[in-house]
Formats: sequence, structure tokens, C-alpha cells
Amino acid sequence: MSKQPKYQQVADALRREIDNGTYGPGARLPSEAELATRFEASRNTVRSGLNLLVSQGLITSSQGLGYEVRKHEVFELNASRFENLQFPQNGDAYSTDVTNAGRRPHQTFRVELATTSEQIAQRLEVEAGSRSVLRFCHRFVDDVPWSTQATHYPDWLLQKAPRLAEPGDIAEGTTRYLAGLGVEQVGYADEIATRMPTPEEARLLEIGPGVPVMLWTRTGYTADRPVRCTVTTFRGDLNRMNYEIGDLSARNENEAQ
Amino acid sequence: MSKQPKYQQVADALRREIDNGTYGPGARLPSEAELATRFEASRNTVRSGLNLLVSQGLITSSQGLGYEVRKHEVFELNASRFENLQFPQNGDAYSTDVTNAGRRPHQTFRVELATTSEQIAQRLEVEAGSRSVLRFCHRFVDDVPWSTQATHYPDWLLQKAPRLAEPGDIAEGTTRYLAGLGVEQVGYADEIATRMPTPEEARLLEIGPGVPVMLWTRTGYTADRPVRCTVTTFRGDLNRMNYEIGDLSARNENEAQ
DNA sequence: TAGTGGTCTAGACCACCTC
DNA sequence: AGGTGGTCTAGACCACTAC
Repeated sequence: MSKQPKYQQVADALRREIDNGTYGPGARLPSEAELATRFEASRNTVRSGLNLLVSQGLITSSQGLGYEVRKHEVFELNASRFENLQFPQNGDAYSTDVTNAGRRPHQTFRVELATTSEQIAQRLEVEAGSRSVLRFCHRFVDDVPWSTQATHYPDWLLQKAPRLAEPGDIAEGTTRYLAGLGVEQVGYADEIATRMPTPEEARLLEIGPGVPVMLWTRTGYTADRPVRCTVTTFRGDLNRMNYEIGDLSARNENEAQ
Repeated sequence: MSKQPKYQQVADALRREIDNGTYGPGARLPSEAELATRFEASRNTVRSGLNLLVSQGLITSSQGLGYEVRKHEVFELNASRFENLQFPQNGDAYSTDVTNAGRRPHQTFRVELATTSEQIAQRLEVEAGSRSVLRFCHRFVDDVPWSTQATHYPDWLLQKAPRLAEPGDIAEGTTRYLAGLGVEQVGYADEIATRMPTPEEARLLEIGPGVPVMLWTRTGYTADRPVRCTVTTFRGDLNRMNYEIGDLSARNENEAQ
């Protein structure tokens, strides 16, 4: 056991007290000055310790108010049912899910023509730098920023489905619109990754320090080829992704948190 | 445009230079003293800016060496094929996957009797606080800590499958062992979440600041009931989870990064 | 107005790495 | 030995929130 630096001791002690319930979710921590006295350290040292807990997502700070223990409220997404053509939904799946959870959905759209990035081109099996349509969506739940979603469609699809490039929402949903034109998605390849947000992502999703994002990339395939690639960026502290595989008829309904 | 604090300006400037390739992956940044001169700031202010980038996972620091731009190398896991009884593997799926990727796997096991936590009990549909078997596994790839995996089995399963409680590996794999006893898993419920690691997790996985963990919870069901719950904790910077849904016969082989 | 956190400085000393 | 980051202090001033 080597001696820990003082700011680590501060962080560890506070973490213990948060874990054991001395400070529950939403509780205010003592002020920096009080902690400095308690730990016999300078204000800056105490700040280092608090900063550690902030960047680990355990507490938040607000100027003029103090430090608070973070509360966690999680929204669950079912990726297996989402956009499933076997269980068709009216409008888009997101609004349906959110409304069913008793929350109020809200979203803003943007459509643009873009050059395809390396990453997207690979998944759409087109050339990097070629033209593609980007439909971008910024989603809120009860006015809290929740996720951003960017769907890329390859150039060749535009001949068949010109409405993809038009601004504004497609009422029946793009998947259904495409299916009506004979472009039916029969398979999805999903990828899930996590990392700390870029400043841009932190701004759009109003993410504070210490909160990672979850990246969900879904590539939709027809029987012949990939037709779209959707990258959804979620606040990691507010979302959980669910998948169902095989026969789950034995599952009952009391597993939600 | 409000005036940014100086340490933010430092962080932003360095981030721009990393993004545009002035400092590529693995490159050394100038020393704190040099940056202090360049930005006309004190060493502490520069440190605040650098600290921000560290906690955002963009750079790392080592005493005596300096700051380095983080490199990213990602290992892909296919959760749809993993442990699939239709595509049986010899031994466990993890070793097979890693070996196929040209890497050297290594793992340590631990088995213990535990009282079931609320979270696990809910998923196994047993009472919280009841007894369960915990099989814990710490996995490495090329001697780098990769993931920890904790599988919980309910008490009632022990009568049928006593070897679950015995220490040491089960050569043919636990899923196959159970199937041989008539306990066949026909469905999985997967949940994926992300957050910053606890100090304990950071220690086991040797995670530095600014790297989140990915939590993969898989509950396995027979035709009648859940029989196991596996919680895997991954380093978020080294792993990506993949799922395949529906018909992907159109997918070709050149999408790997 | 008083109390909170946010920014910034100047300087001291320590621990680690390389030569 | 010299350069690097790591820890810590004491103090100043600013910005925000509450009362």
C-alpha cells in the first residue's frame, strides 16, 4: 500500500460516502471551503478531488450552487423491435416508443447532400467521396436533448426514391416509403461503440463532463445490397440498448428496472 | 460568442491540431512549459486544458515522458454468433474469437457462492438475497486486460448441474455442459449500457482517465425460464459490439475496419 | 450581501524517465 | 543532471445564486 495523494484521498472518501448513502442521489455535497477544512487541504487540492469525481460521472457542479450527486434515469430502447417490418408502427418508431413511455417526444430534421465519408462508404459499399443524402435528426424527450441520428443513403437510391433528398419529414417513415418502392430492407447489421463525446456532441446533447456517448450504427440491407446507414448518438447516462435473440417466450414482464 | 476561459482555448487549439493531423496518433505534444509560453499562460492553466483533453479520452499523460495522442485499435465482437448453439465452437467462444484474430488469449477464473443482487435477481426471476453461483472471469488479449465477465446461475440449477459450483474451468463450455444435462438455452435477452468505470473496474481493466466501459448483460432462457445472467465489462476504447438481424446474405466481406 | 464555484497566477517540491 | 509531469499551497479576482 503506497501513500495516496491527498486529492485522491478526498475523492475516495467522498465516493465511499456517496456509495454508502451518506449523500444520496441529488444530495448536495459540503462546500469546497468546508471540505478543505475537513481534509486539512487547500481549496485547490479539494477541487482536484472533486474534479475527479465530476469527470467520472459521479457528481456535477454548478456555479453558485455547489456539487450534487448525479441521479440516473434510464430509457430503454429495443433494437430488435425498432423499425421491424414484422411489427409495423404508425409514423416513426422513436415517437411511438417515447409516447408509450409516457414522455413527450420532439424532433428537428435537416436534409443535406454530402460527400460520403470513408466510414459510411465502407458500410454502404460505395466509393468514399461519392455523393450521398444525409438525413439528420435531433431528438428530445420532455425537452431534454436525447440523441442525434444521421442516416446516409447512397446516390444510386435517389433515382428510385427522390423524396429522400427533399427537406422535411416523410410522414409514413423512410423505411416504409422505401418498402413501398420495392426497396425492402430484410436484414440489419448493428454496431455499438462507446467513447467520450466530442465538444460538438457535448453541445448538441447538453452532456456534462464524465458522461460518455453510445454510438449505434445500423446498416440496412435489401436482398441485394446495403441501402442505408444510420448512426445514432445517445447520451450514455440516459439510454440502454436491448436486443432479443431466439425464443424468449419464457420471459415474463417484471424485468424492467 | 462569449469569451472562452484561457484553459478552454488551450484545449480547443490542441484538439484542432490533433484533428487536423498536426499531432497524429501516438505523437508527443509539446511540454507544459512550452505550451505555457505559447499561450502566455501559467503552467497550471495549461495543465487544466490538457487535463480536459485527458478526461475526454483524446490524449494520455505519463510522468517523466509527456503527453501523447491516444491511438485507437478496436476489437470486434459478434454478439449474434457468440455462444450460438447453431454454430458450435470447441471450448469457449472468446478464446476462439481472439485466436482467429491472430491474438493471444489468456484468462483467469474464479467461482464463488454469492447472495443474489437486486439487479441479477430480477433478471433470473429469483428472490433478491437468495443464493446463487458466480463464475467470474478476467480476460486478457496479448496480456492487455480486456474484459471481466461475471455469470450468475440460480440456486435451483445446482441440483441439476453441480459442476457449476466447482472451481476451475469447464472444458466443453458451461453452455454446452448445461445443454448436455437437458438445460438448453433457446433465447437471449441482451442489454448494453455505458458509463465511466468505477475505481475497481479501472484497476482490473487498467483503464486510464477518459475511457468509458461498455456493459453487456446477457440473460439466457430455456423454453421455461431464465437460467443464467452474464455481465461482461469491456474497455470502451478497445471493443465494438456487433449484431446481425434478419437476412444479411447480401453482405460482402470488405466491411471490417 | 454573502456564499458558492470558476479562473488564474507564481512558486515550491516531488517522482519519474532519459542520458 | 536535466527535463518531464504530479502534487500542493496561498491568494486574488470573477460569475453565479440565493436571500
